[in-house]
Amino acid sequence: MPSKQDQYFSKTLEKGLSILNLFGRENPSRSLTEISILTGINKTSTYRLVNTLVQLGYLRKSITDKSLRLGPKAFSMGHECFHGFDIYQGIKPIIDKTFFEHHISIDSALIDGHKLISLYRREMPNLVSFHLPLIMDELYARAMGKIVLANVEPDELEHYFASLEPRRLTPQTLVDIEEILKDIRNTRTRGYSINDREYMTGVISIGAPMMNLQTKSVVGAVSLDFPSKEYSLEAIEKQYISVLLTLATEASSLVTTAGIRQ
Amino acid sequence: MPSKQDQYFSKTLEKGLSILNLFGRENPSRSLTEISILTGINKTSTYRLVNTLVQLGYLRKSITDKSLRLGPKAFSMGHECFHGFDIYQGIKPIIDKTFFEHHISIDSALIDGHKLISLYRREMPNLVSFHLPLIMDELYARAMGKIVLANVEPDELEHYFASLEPRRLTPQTLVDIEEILKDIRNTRTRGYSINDREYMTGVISIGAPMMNLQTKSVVGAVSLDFPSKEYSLEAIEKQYISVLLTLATEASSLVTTAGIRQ
DNA sequence: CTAATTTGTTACTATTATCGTAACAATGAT
DNA sequence: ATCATTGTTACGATAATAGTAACAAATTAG
Repeated sequence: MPSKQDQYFSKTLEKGLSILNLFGRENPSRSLTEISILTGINKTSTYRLVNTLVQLGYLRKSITDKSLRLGPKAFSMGHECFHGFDIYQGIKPIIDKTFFEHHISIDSALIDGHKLISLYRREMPNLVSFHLPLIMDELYARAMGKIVLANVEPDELEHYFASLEPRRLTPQTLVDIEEILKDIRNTRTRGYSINDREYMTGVISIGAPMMNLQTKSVVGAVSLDFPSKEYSLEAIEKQYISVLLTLATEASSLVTTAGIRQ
Repeated sequence: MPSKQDQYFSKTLEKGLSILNLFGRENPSRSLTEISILTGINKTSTYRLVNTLVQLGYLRKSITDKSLRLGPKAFSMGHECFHGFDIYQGIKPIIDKTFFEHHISIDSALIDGHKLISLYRREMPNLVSFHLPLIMDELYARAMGKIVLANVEPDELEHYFASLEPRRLTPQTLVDIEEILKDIRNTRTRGYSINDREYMTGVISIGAPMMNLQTKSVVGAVSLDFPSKEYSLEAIEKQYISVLLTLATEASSLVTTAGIRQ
């Protein structure tokens, strides 16, 4: 008895995509049973879906050990999906402009569930070049994450903290939930977020929200990142808050017209 | 193409992916009926699949005109699929090394059906920076395409020419099938391909195959590209053939160990 | 402003694609 | 050689999808 909601949702497609999502830079190769276990899909169905992906060229199978890897089709589709994402194309010039005007490191991200998806980033050579993962969990430890949390609905926030186990990423990382919540409240009244070496040693960041101005909801964030050796937090707040907020305004109007919403 | 009654092939997944593939840099936005027509999937099924993709975040729907665009999930998956492709990661250092050693423009591509998927490319500033599409049809007009055609099985070659309508891309482009075939035969005996301004005005290229050394089959190609103003074909052949062939050998051993096969 | 036309969404059922158990084959480990 | 693991195939039961058709919501034309 397919319920009304299920009627127009394809479980097969969901499963197939969840398989494709198991592959990436960190996990270039996987076995069939591994896929079956990770996705929770029964072995035969996994076999069917994997076989489909192989036939279509999204995956390829080693003849020797039958291990699976991404195929050429996944590569070209990946390229199209990445470069065809209009928000990415739209935010690039905005960030580039600010980057060349002020010579500071800039980052941007979109919310996806309880995660941040890194959108576009420019880095100054003075910053410890950190190879950020594209998808980030630690909202509580980043400027972009904090300003997002400060702007979501109260029940959404509660839901986030319900399943949170903060990890100490640096000596400065806040790991006590109460402390984090206090910081979030301060962030809300302040209007922008501050991350003082809590995510990476030697990096201070300030963050502002990307808002859908129509629905009045957060959809992402932008941040400015500084090496703590060269900049004090006071100096940053004095000099760069207006830059940050201008950037956030521009980004917000972009996502609003693009119709990105939570 | 999947065999007729293949029990271990998921048509639903195939359809869902074919929908996702309609989106890209050239086509950022599409309507439901457009998708239904282009994929040949009936409207209700299209609706179900699109709805699934929207719910999963791969697509997003404009509230105003219901038009569809790529969503954040497609963006992040795209990034992972692109950077998680081991051949891409593997060929990068090989090409970079040759690039920095010889200061020439280099391109690489994989075969996918009757198309070439651009893998990785480095360009010298002296070359008219041409923004190549990732997927290329015109095998007959490119150095990489010619060397591929020169190495495929005869029936495969015939199959390619059966449905070919050559387009004149430059004044030098070969559009007569007989002439193209003659060029292919010459290419085969020569061992490398030559493209004398047939794809872009002002660009001369030489190409060599990426072979799976175990299965003895072509899986792609590499090419060196030169501005015709600065280089004569004779000079290129005298000076760069060995560079090209060395590069092709390295690339071939990469795809062989990776197990890429036709 | 209303009618006509297109586009998107929902209801409903027949069909068949998928699920999942289980047996089998192939590979690897002991 | 035996056992354990992983991948592949068979097949019936069942739930998921296809597809017609009606309906709603936009768009466009008159």
